[in-house]
Amino acid sequence: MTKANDEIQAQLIAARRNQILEAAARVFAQKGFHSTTIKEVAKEAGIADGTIYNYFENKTALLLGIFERMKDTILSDANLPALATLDLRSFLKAYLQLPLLAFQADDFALFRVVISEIMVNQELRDLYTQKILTPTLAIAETHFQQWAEQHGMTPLHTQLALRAISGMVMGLMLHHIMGDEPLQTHWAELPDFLTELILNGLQPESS
Amino acid sequence: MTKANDEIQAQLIAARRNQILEAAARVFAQKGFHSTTIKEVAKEAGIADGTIYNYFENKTALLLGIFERMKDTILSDANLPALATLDLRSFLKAYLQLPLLAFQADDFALFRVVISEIMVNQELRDLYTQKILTPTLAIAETHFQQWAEQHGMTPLHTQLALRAISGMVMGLMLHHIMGDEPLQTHWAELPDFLTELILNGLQPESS
Amino acid sequence: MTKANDEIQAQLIAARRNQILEAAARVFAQKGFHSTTIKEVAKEAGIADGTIYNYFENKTALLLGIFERMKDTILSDANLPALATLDLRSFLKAYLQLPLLAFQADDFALFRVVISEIMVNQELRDLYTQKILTPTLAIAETHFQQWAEQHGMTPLHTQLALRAISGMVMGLMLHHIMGDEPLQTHWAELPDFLTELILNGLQPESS
Amino acid sequence: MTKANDEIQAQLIAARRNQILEAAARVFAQKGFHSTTIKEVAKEAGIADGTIYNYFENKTALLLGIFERMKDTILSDANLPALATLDLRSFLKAYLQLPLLAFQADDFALFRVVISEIMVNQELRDLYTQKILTPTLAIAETHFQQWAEQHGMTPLHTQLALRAISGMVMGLMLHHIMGDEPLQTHWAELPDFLTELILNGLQPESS
DNA sequence: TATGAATGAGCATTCATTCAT
DNA sequence: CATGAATGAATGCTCATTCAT
Repeated sequence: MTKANDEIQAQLIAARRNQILEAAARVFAQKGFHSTTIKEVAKEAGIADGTIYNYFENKTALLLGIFERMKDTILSDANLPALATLDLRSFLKAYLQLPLLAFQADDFALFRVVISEIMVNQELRDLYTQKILTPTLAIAETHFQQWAEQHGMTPLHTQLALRAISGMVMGLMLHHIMGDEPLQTHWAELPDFLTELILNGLQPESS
Repeated sequence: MTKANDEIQAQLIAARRNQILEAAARVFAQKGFHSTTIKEVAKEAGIADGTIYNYFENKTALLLGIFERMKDTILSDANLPALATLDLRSFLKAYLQLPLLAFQADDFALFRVVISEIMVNQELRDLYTQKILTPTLAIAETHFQQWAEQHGMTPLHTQLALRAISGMVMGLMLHHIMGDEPLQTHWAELPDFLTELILNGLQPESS
Repeated sequence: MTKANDEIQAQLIAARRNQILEAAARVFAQKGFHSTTIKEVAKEAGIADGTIYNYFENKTALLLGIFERMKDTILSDANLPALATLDLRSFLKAYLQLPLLAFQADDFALFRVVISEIMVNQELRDLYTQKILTPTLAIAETHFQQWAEQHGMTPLHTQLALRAISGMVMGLMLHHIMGDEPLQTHWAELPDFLTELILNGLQPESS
Repeated sequence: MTKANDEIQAQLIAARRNQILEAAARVFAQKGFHSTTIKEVAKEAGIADGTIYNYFENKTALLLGIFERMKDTILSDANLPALATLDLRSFLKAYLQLPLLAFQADDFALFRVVISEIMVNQELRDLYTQKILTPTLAIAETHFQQWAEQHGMTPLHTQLALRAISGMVMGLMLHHIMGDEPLQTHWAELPDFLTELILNGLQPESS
C-alpha cells in the first residue's frame, strides 16, 4: 500500500514538474529567459508562484529542467541500435536529420533560449557538453571509427571531421534562426544535400 | 572655424564613444551582458555613470555599438579585393581563416556575449543578418558563383553549400566554446583541414 | 467511559504539545525564533507542518508555550516552602542560585531567544511580567518584608533593593551571554560572592 | 578647492547617513527591527527606498549604524577625565547615572530593539562587547583598581563586583521595560539608592 | 487527527535611467 | 558636457497558514 502510494506520489510530482516545465518552455520561448518572470510562468501553468519553488530550486533550475527534457527527446529519438546496421551514407543522413528536425517544432524558439543561456551560463554549458554533446559525438565516433580506419583516416582527422559535421548542423540552425531565406525555404532538403556534400565535397568529379 | 570646431567635436565624440565601447566590451566579455551594470562599465572607462548616457541611448545601445565595431573589424580584415585573384582552394582557406581566428583573441568571450544576445534580441539579430551575415555571404557568393557555374552546380546548391560552410565555421566556434578538447588543441589546423574536407569530402579517393 | 476517553484524549494532546514544544525549543535555541521555520520545527518533532496548527494557534504561540514551560520549571524548582525557614544569607544564596543555574543547561540559548522576543513582543512581555517577574518578586518580598522591617528599611527601599538584586542576576546572565570571560570562568562562584556583596556591600569593614 | 569640495561631500554624506539613521531609529523603536520594512524607513526619512542602499550595505547595517551612534553618545557623555578626580561614592553615582538616564529619552524603545537583536545576532553581539561593554568596564576597572587594592579586594573579586554593578544596571533597565511599577516611579532615585546599596550592602549597621 | 501540497502576500535588494549642479 | 546622488519600478524567493484528502 505504501509502495503504491509512493508510486502515485512520484507520478503526481513528475506530472506537476512537467506541467511547470512545459509552461516555462512556452513562456521562455516567447519572451526569453531573462525577460520572463516567475509570476508569468506560474500564471501560464495555472498555479501560484510559490508552488514552482516546491518543485524547482530556482528560476535557473527551470532552464536546466527544460534542458533535460530536450536531451531526453533528442537521445530517445536517436534510435541508436538501428543506426548500427546502416552504411555510411544512410547513417550520415539519419545523423543529420535528428537535430535538423528536432527543433523545428516551435521554430527553434526554445533552442534559441537555451543556446543564449548556454553561451553565458557555465553550469548550463557543462550540462550541455556532458549530457548532449559528448554522448552524441560518442555515438557517431563509434560508428565512424571503423569506416575511418578502413579508409585510412587518422584518428585526429576523424575527430575533427565529426566535429565539423556536428558544428555544421548547429551553425545551419543558427543561420536559420537569423532568418536566412534559402535555408528556411529548403530546410527539408538539407539532410540529403549535406550528406552528399560531406561525402564527396564540392568537386566530386575531380579526383 | 565653426567647421573646424565641428570636426574636432566629432572626433572627440567618436573618441569618447570608443573609449566607452572598449570598456564595455572588456566588462561584457568578462561578466556577460546581463550581469554587467552600467556602473561597472563607467568605472572601467574611468567616467561617471551618467556620461555614458550622453553617448548611448541605453545599455542595449552599448551592445549594438560593440557589434558595429566587430563588423568593421571583420569586414576590414576581409581584404576583399585580394580574394578575387585566388583560386578556390586558397580562397576557401582565407575565407575560413577569418572568423576562426578573429574571435580567438579573448577566447571567444565577446563572441559568446554577442551570440547570446542575438539569440534573444530581435534588433540585434536583424543587425547581424543585415550587417554581417548577408554581406559576408554576398562576398563569397560573388566569388563562388563563377566557379560553381563552371562545375555545374545549380544556384540553389551553391547557396546551400555556402551556408553549410559558413555555418560549419560558426558551429565549430560554438563547439570550441563548449570546451571541446580536440578542437581547442588543433584549432590552428582547422583552415587547412576544413578546406580539404570541403573540397574533397570524406572519400576523396573514390571517384 | 466518555470520561476516561476524555482523560486519555487530554493526555494525548498534552503529550503532543510537549513533543512539539520540545522540538521548537531545540530549534529556536539553535537558530533563533525568526530564522526558524515551522517546517523545521515539524521535522524536528517528526510530524507534518500542518499538525502543529492543530495544537498551536500560530508560530508565536509556540514561543508562548515554551515560555509557560520555562515558568513551570523555574517556579517548581523554587521549592518555596523550604525557603521560608532559612535565614537571610541562606535565602539570598538560594534565591540567586535559581536563575543563575537554571538557564545554564543549553548555554543560555533558549533564554536568549525568549529575551529577544520579550523585548519586542508586548504579549510576551506581559506574560513574562505576569507569570514570572511578579510572582518571583512576590515570593521574595514576602520573605524579605519581615527582615526589612526589623532592620528599619522603608517599604520603598525594600522594593528597590529586591529589584536591584533581581536585575543584577538578569544583567549578569546577559553579560555571560555577551561572552564575558571572568563571568564565564567563575560563574559557579557567583551565588556566594553576590550574597556577600549584597549583604555587606563593597566596604564591609568601614561602618 | 578640491579639498574644500571633498569636505563638503563628506559632510553631505554624513548628514544623509544621520538622516537615515534617525528615521530608522524612530521606526525601529516603534515597530521593532523585523517588523519594519525598508520602505517604511525610507518614507520616514523622506527619501526613496534605493537611496538607503547608497549609504548602507543592507538592513542590518542600519542597526549597526544606530548602534555606533548609541556608543558615541554613551561614551561621549562619560566625560571620563572628570571621573578621575572623584572619590568612590561620587564615581559610582556618576557611573550608574550614565546608562540609567541615557536610554530614558525614548522610554527605552531603541534600547529594546538593540538588545533584542543583540541576543540573536552574533555580529551585533561582538560589536556590543567590543565597542561598549569592554571599554566601559575598562574605564571602571582603571578607576576601581586602586581603591580595590587599598581595601584588600582580590583582583577576581574586583572584576566580579564590577560586573555585578554593571549587570545590575542593565537588569534594572530590563525590569523597567517590563513595566515594573516601583522602578518606573522611582527611577530618578536609583543612582543614589544603588550607590549606597553597593557601598554598604543591605546591613550597613551590622559589622 | 494527520498530512503536506498549494497558496500568495510580503520584502530586501538591484540597477537602468534621470537631472540638478 | 561631466557628474553621481536620487529614484522607484521590478522581481526572485520565503514561509506562515490553510484545507482537501
